[in-house]
Amino acid sequence: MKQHLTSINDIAKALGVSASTVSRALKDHPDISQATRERIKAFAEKVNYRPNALALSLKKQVSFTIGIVIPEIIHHFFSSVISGIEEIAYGKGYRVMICQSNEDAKRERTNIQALLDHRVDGLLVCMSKTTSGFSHFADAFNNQVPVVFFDRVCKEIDTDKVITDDFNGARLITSHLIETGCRNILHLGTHPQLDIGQERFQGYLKALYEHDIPYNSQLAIVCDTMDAVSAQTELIKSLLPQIDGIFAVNDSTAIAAMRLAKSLGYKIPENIAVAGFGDDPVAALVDPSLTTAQQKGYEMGMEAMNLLLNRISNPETIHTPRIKVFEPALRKRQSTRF
Amino acid sequence: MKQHLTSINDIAKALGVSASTVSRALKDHPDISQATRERIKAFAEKVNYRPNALALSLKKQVSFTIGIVIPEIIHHFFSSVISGIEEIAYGKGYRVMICQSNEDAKRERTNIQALLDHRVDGLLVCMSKTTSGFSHFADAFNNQVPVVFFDRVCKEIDTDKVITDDFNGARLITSHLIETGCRNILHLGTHPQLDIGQERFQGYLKALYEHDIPYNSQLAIVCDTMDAVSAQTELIKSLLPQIDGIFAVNDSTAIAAMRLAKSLGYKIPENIAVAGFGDDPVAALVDPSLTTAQQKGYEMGMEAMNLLLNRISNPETIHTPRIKVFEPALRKRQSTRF
DNA sequence: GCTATCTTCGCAATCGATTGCGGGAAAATC
DNA sequence: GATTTTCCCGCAATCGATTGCGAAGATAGC
Repeated sequence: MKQHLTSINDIAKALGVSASTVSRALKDHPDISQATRERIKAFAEKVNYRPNALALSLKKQVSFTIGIVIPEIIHHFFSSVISGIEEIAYGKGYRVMICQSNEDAKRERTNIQALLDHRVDGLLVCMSKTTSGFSHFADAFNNQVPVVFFDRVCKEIDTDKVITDDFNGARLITSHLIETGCRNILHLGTHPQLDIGQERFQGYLKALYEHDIPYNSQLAIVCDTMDAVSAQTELIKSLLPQIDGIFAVNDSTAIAAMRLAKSLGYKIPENIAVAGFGDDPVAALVDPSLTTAQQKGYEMGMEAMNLLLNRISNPETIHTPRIKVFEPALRKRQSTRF
Repeated sequence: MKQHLTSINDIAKALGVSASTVSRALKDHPDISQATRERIKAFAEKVNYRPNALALSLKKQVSFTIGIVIPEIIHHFFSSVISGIEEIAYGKGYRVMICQSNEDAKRERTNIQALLDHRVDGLLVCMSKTTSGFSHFADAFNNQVPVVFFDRVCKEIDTDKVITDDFNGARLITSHLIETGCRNILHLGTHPQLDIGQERFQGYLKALYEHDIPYNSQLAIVCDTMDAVSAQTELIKSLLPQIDGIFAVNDSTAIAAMRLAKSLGYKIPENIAVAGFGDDPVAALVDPSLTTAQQKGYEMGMEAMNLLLNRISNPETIHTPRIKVFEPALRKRQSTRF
């Protein structure tokens, strides 16, 4: 920004009028005569004048920028949420600033602070796995900067949220496994403190209960990434002989587990049926293709942005928090039986 | 941004001093007595004062924001580039504004314009497939806003570029196919106007030439997405009997082609060896896993950001354009023979 | 006691754009 | 010809922060 893009003052000086006249002429204010108006407009066109968005934001106290905080952009789900957000934002003339927390609570805080420093008009947040406090969200909220959470939400803040019905999704998946013949289903889940993981685990339990299958706590282990599967290969190996199904908390974990089982000679889904969660594009491409629950990232992004826009446009209104729940659809594929 | 976060003037009024005193006190200017300095600092701390980044940018003519324009964030390669960019940017106190062109030249133009309006300090761009002119890049460049291209670069603009050695990557892949026994290699490529696709096609040709294999133009077709494979199923089917290898311009096309061949009873890699380009995470997960050329998105992002920072920090210097070429590494997997 | 020096702080301009208010000149009215 | 109205446009403040310059008040020096 070393440059000096032509400002309204430059035009004023060049044409021997005042800056206010230029400003008014450019927006067809009736106070300006047609002659000068056309003269100014022509000149502005010629020098390719563009208003300084920074100055406008400062003056108008509205930045038309919204901040997004996500764990990692690299994950398909998050990048599709961003696409959904951007699609709506773009149409309404908003820009987005995206920050990654990398699942680090401290970085999440500094990101939020930086976005507030930039005077974003609102925030869209998916919490990191390690976030415990929530004062940074409260800060924003108290400063009249609307916040909408998506996917991993903050219970303590009373605002709009866009989530997947993790409980029912997991119940759906697990029921499907059971109804296609599984009785001993291994659950690869997250650490208990992660709400989403808890919900999915509860859905798993619920499905077992509904089908009169006793819960075997040895069949629920913490293992929610490909690396975790590698790290716990021996444990999983030792469990494989006694199971006939696997429900993993996400697709990549499911795929890793499936590969492991396959490599040991188990037939998928004949010996062991496998299901994931999320419907990552990989799920359709692996062999056998993976049964999973479809999470609608793009739509969730659009919905979150719409909720945020609603709050931004009606700052005076007292908003009763809306919780938008997206029901995941079962995507039956070849990794489970029929 | 309806709120009024406490400004330097609020502090000044509350403490009965001038705004300039507050400003100086907060940055330990020697002109301010220790007493008032501490009083101001304590108060600022109490009300959680944070300088308005917008006002600072306007005053200092430096926004510490850089603009990124990419085709689609959803693609793994692009999101890893963004992660690389962000990693460097974050460390240097820069924020990023990300815009997607969705492969639309017009949207790319408006995105660039919007970023310039926001007075970004620099631009990192990967062109859309449909971009033909380049005046929008020239605009930025002429206004002293540094631009660095990555992956899909603009030849006409004389600036730094970060690219993959597509030619050699394709040659490497094709040679590998040939050296493991393939003689009739189908090439699934892009439209000829896309430089990257051209480079890869030329690499393919070069490898054939180096191994004394005549080029059969019937074996080079335009087909660079999964959908394109579906659309051209019949054509590809008709070619399969006469080929023993496939080199696709990207991994997802390779995977789609591989699935098609598999479904028709061809054994991979025994009957037909398959290779892609890019090393998308899926490549390692499909069955058989896909041989491909690794494109280092994260590193390319870091490099692009570093080049841009160099230009931003030395605006007066006359920079001789640097072209940073990343050599893709061959990732041998199960879809090709040994 | 008077001048010189230093400490400490405020005024005002600036970045770019907006906007209420007021004022000068031309046109209209009596 | 004097007054009122209308038309055009500029002044100045504002948004938040910075900074050169100048100016009080305190202290020091003689």
